[in-house]
Amino acid sequence: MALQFRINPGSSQPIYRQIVDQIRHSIATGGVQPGETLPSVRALAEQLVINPNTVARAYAELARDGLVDSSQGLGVFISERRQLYSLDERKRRLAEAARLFASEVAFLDFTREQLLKSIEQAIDKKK
Amino acid sequence: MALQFRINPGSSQPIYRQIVDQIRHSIATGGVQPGETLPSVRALAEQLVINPNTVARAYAELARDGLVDSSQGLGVFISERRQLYSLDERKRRLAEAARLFASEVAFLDFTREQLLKSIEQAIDKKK
Amino acid sequence: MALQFRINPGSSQPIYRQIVDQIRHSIATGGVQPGETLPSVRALAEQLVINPNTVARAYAELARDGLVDSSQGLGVFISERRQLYSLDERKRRLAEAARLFASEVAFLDFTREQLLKSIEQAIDKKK
Amino acid sequence: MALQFRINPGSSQPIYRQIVDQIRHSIATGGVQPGETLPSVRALAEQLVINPNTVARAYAELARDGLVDSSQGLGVFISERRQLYSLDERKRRLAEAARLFASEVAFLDFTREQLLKSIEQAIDKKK
DNA sequence: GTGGTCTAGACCACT
DNA sequence: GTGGTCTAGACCACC
Repeated sequence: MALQFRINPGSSQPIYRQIVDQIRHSIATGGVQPGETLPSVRALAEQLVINPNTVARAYAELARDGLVDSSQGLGVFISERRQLYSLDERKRRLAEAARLFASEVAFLDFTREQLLKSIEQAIDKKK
Repeated sequence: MALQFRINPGSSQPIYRQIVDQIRHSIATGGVQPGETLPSVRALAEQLVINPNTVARAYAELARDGLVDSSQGLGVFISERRQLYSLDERKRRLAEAARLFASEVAFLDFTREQLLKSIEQAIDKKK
Repeated sequence: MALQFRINPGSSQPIYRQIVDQIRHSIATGGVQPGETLPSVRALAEQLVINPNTVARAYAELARDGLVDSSQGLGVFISERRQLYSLDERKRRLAEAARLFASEVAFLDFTREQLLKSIEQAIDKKK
Repeated sequence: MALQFRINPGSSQPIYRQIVDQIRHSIATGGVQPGETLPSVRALAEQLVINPNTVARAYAELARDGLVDSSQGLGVFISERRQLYSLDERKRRLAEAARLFASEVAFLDFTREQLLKSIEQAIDKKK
């Protein structure tokens, strides 16, 4: 099951961000392969019952990052894989995200094990 | 290393949040102790070359979370530790922070083990 | 009587607090229900002839207490009831509110019974 | 024991306000009688280990409200009792204070009995 | 259109 | 001097 979208309108994360994340994740995990086409803007908008502009916005962000290519009349497809960030940059981003997490939860009085378990659950939910 | 601020105005994270984050970090690591005073609103604003209102906003945020107490004419102080939130609310916040982390790193192509290790390191730095 | 605002600019209570207070009151009395939207920041600011920032501040306060949820582009909504604070914190807040009341009325020369009766009436109005 | 001051520097209420309240209360309950003198500004400041300006400020407020009179070289003394507010005004203030209390605690999930008990305790503490 | 952030600058309350 | 509030007006992100 290549691309299944799950949108949570109540989330603090904007809808277009959720779409971007899910597509990025599918690309990263090989769920979709270079050359495959994405659903059309209008089709996906109808499927998710959201505004087409929101889908277009998500696709534009992916195109900006070089993850998809779009050509008039043909649709949007996954571009050849290229790693956008250097390993150092990726490590830096990971460390920053981890630091932010630790800082957010530092005052919630949970044990190290509880924190790690919550991370595992969050990772698994995205799979 | 008591309180060293580094602000990135171009970041997607608002400036006042960056300040909140760094002070929380200092409290968590014991860099500042209950009873100590923070730099005055105006002094920190001048130091960081930002508007005093932005600093005031950060301090207000910390006060609302019970991390600092402020009194007019005297300044802002690190307050005694106390748990403000219900267990449900703390669980909610933990899950939200974990979700955010997972979404931030989803496309960085790290393994589950690498992600967990980065979290462990970030937690340990606080201890 | 869904949401009627009355602002007293000369009051010792800041305007944003007056707004917070009146919305809390409406929520407590059931005047507004979860899911309902509040007036937009700009609309309410115009209606009350105050600065939009002041309204935004009031809404931010309510959001931090979990009473409303806001999402960009959509507006601000009354959220589902949930208990944010720990029992200790709630006790602390109750004691503080009672202390404030006692200090406000201490010099009004009412008997203990009269004071208690006024509280009873105020509580019952919320029910 | 006519006038015993108890100051809480950590309170959100300013020190000068605490002094004003305690003197007002003593006047209201007959703890001090018209004609009695208050401690001098400097004496009270020394006793409470606070800034003389703070005491002066409190006395100024009481004088403004007509509760004390001060004359150069003689000191500050309790003025002849006169009710500053009409009964209606006092009732209005009481109702307003009660309404504020009810609004503050509406979301803390306490029973009517718990609320009333907290008020009783707060009143008793002031006695 | 919506809310969120930031600046500049003012005024007030408090010590 | 300290923090707290408010205004005016700008720019951004999102739908």
